[in-house]
Amino acid sequence: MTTLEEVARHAEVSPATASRALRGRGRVSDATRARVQRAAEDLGYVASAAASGLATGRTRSIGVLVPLVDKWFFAQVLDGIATRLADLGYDITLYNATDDAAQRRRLFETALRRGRVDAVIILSLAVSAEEIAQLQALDRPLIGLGTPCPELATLRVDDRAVGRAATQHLLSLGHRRIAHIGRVRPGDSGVDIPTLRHRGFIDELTAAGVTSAGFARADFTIDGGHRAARDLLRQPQPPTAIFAASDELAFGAILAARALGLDVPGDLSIIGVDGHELSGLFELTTIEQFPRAQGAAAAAAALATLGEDVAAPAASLPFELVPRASTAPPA
Amino acid sequence: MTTLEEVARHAEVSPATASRALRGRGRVSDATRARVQRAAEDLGYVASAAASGLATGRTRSIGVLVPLVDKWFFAQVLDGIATRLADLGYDITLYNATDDAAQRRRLFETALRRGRVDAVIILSLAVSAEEIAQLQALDRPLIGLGTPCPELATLRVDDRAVGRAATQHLLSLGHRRIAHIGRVRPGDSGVDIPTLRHRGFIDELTAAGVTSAGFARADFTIDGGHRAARDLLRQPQPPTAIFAASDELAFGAILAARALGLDVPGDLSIIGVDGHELSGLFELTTIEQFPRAQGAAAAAAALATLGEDVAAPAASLPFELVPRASTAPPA
DNA sequence: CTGAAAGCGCTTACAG
DNA sequence: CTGAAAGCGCTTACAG
Repeated sequence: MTTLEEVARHAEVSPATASRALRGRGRVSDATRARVQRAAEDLGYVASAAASGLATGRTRSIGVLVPLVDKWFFAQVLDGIATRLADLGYDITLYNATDDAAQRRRLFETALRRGRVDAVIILSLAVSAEEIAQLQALDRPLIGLGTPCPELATLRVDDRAVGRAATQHLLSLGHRRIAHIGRVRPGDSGVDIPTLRHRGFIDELTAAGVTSAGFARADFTIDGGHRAARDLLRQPQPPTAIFAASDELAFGAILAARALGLDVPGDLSIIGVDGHELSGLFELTTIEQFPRAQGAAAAAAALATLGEDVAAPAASLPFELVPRASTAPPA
Repeated sequence: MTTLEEVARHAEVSPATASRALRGRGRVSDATRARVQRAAEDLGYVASAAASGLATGRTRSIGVLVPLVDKWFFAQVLDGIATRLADLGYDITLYNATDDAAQRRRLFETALRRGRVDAVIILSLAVSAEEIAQLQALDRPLIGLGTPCPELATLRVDDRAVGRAATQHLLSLGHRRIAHIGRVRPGDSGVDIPTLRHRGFIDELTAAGVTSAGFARADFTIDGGHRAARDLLRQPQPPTAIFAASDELAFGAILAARALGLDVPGDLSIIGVDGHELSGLFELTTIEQFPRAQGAAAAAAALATLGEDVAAPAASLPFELVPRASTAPPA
């Protein structure tokens, strides 16, 4: 790898001047700047990350803490982050937060503390109080994306409004027996996403003077949705519509309905949340939340905090109802 | 952040000795080693990546070059890589290879050359000749995973054998009118995955003395599979079985069959390749290829090349036929 | 076994 | 506008 010193020699200046010319800081005459740039290009010079990191204290890398299980969603988000960062010449260091306690401890106690990143983006991850403290001890900007952590500056969708919008959609189609599949965290202060979606559901039913046709708790997987829907549909007075708190739950609900011989949407309307890549395939009405844009927003927030010339995004992220064939008026 | 100097002061030794004690290199008395380790722990010391990188020339980070579009597959692979690397205290730097020409050039000409990584894993990516040259110029170990590049040491599944196994499965059920959905790269030297799967298909039909019931070229998406299957099924003598070169193609084929009023597997058997996370949901018979294990293998290969005490994996990766309800004897 | 010193490749006040 | 020098925080021959 070429060093700055070689570039300087070729351009017949000191390394100091070469550095200034390349970074565009401090006064350098146009002529020398051009000479240095030419030399750098000819030699294919790129400054060593370690050396300039050590000298400046800046790494030009952003850490992204992800639970790699959330496949489709996080791939989208990551793509959005990567694209936004690449524009400004930042790299991504990926930290995989698993459930394995030992691996996780090493992550928070060691990996993150090597000083490899200028800021950390935390993706939709439940982080313990101790882990939050460890993150804060890094003394670097932290950006949450959909994390249920009041301590973190978090970009989020208004999930209570999402719950309202989904429920409103079913009500406006004429449904009066509406059930919900999701999760509730008791005593939550208004940061847990499933809880907020459930509250929106209740809000809207209450406003419409309609009683809930049931709530089934489920793991946020297709299988979880399947089980929950089956339970709801086997009740004496089954719902005519289900609001599932995620698309995967909704996929499971669709399959459960089919397995019971029910037609969707003839016998049962189903709405999900996410805009999962397969929602089109399932003809699922859903609430799209633009994960790629979310990633770009998180990246922009991180960059803005680092003083880069980037507009900080709004803290509230957009969503949009996408009507498809899985919802219709009740029979 | 605590520095080595502070640790040394606390342990009442020189920074040199502190470094040796912590890294376990060179002679250090047990007593001092213990004192230093104690001090490091008390102070929460972790060596600065930039400083030790600059001093040793090693970053303890592995670059992973991914096409972030391949969602489910690459998430699995990445998880496998991350887990294997975390064991040895290596980090991941993620490089997103998009189709955007400018972004891509910046990636190969600048980002990768900052010297941030000790080795690069290239995931199932078609890389141009010039890009290969740029990778090689990095003078770092390169590990391909399923890349169609003869120039790269690449871990791969024997995809011709995969094609044979899939076809054999259909033949052994009694099918004689078997079609293939996939892609063929003319003149390929035996590295392009779809081409190899197609060759395996031909191999096995030839061995059985059976004529192909058709080949449909398709983009490797659900929609591509849908179109291709529709074309095949509208022929005067439609196939009774389809071997799709990927699970997503197979999902599309299943949907196309259903849309034409055909029963799977009653009227049409379908087999895919991948072990996609949704293959169970579709009851799809497929050839599982264990992407998480592939990631772990790629990581191990990289670490072994870097001299870490890790067994280098076999160059040929395993696969396994998973029979499900989408294949059955012809009616 | 331990320490002083040099060096990794940059950057940036400080002089001039 | 330009250069010499110091420093970023480690590591590692080299002496002792």
